Amino acid sequence: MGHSLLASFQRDGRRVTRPRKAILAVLERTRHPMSVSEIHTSLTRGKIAVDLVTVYRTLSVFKQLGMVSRVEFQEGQFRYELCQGRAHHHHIRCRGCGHIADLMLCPLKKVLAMVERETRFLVEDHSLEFIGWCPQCR
Amino acid sequence: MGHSLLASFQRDGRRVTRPRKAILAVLERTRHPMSVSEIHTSLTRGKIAVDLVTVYRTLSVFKQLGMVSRVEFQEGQFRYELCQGRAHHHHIRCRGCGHIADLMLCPLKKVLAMVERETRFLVEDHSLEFIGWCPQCR
DNA sequence: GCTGTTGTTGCAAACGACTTGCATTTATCA
DNA sequence: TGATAAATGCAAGTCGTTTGCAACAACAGC
Repeated sequence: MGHSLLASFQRDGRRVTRPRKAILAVLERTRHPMSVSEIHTSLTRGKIAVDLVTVYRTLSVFKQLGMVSRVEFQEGQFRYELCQGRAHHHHIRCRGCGHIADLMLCPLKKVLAMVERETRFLVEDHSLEFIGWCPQCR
Repeated sequence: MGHSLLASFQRDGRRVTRPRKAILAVLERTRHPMSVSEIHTSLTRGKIAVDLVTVYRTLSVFKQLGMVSRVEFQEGQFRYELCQGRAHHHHIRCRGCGHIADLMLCPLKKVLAMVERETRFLVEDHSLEFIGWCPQCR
């Protein structure tokens, strides 16, 4: 596990702990953005006792270190996925079964400059999520 | 106030009440998406006593009737703005002061077909919000 | 390896956004 | 004007997330 991720930790004076290793492992073996409670449930099912609060705090640290990105699908909760070398991308989520698929495209590259020109904002981030019906549910 | 909006109400067997008129008025005189508590505070400051719960329920009705659209900026809460004839659009929000500006463009029209082709989802909705720094805060 | 420092954890409790249940009020219509 | 059914207010509950604090455990230095 860990590898370079583990390194980003200690570089920052942070400690490599059992909960952090376990949470990282869960994220590594999942290929869609997970909610905090999904991660916690996964740990529990794997007989790894980690407090829900620790999951929150760990994800917050991961996010600060740029290890995970936070996504939101108008669900009233956040989801997290590992960045680790993956290109910037977006998602689509099914209203029926909740399945989330990656979109390996970001159609916004050209738009950013236009947005900055139009609004005089400095664009730092953007969120783009699609919602629809997957092949099984449509 | 109201006009055609008022009509959408009664058409549906719904009633035009004091809280609903007041909430509609608040939305009409504001030009950015408001959170529920912002709306409630605005009512309270205007000496209009409306329960917070009623604001939630009213916005839910407005949304069902297609009168408002719901936006979210990775804040952990939703915001609402009147649709009333306004074209589909997106927003940009300042990390510093929280100011929200409209973007009168949607660069995704051409992308939707591509997304549907790639994922075989039926795309029903999308959310696209930018986050950055406004001219004053940058 | 032992030990001290200090970052991290677990637990309890708080918080904020949002929802639900229910008795009371009130818009609407005959 | 009165009946009725929708809407409101209030209290309480849910759910996601955060905070306070004492106990714990990495890990650096001995």
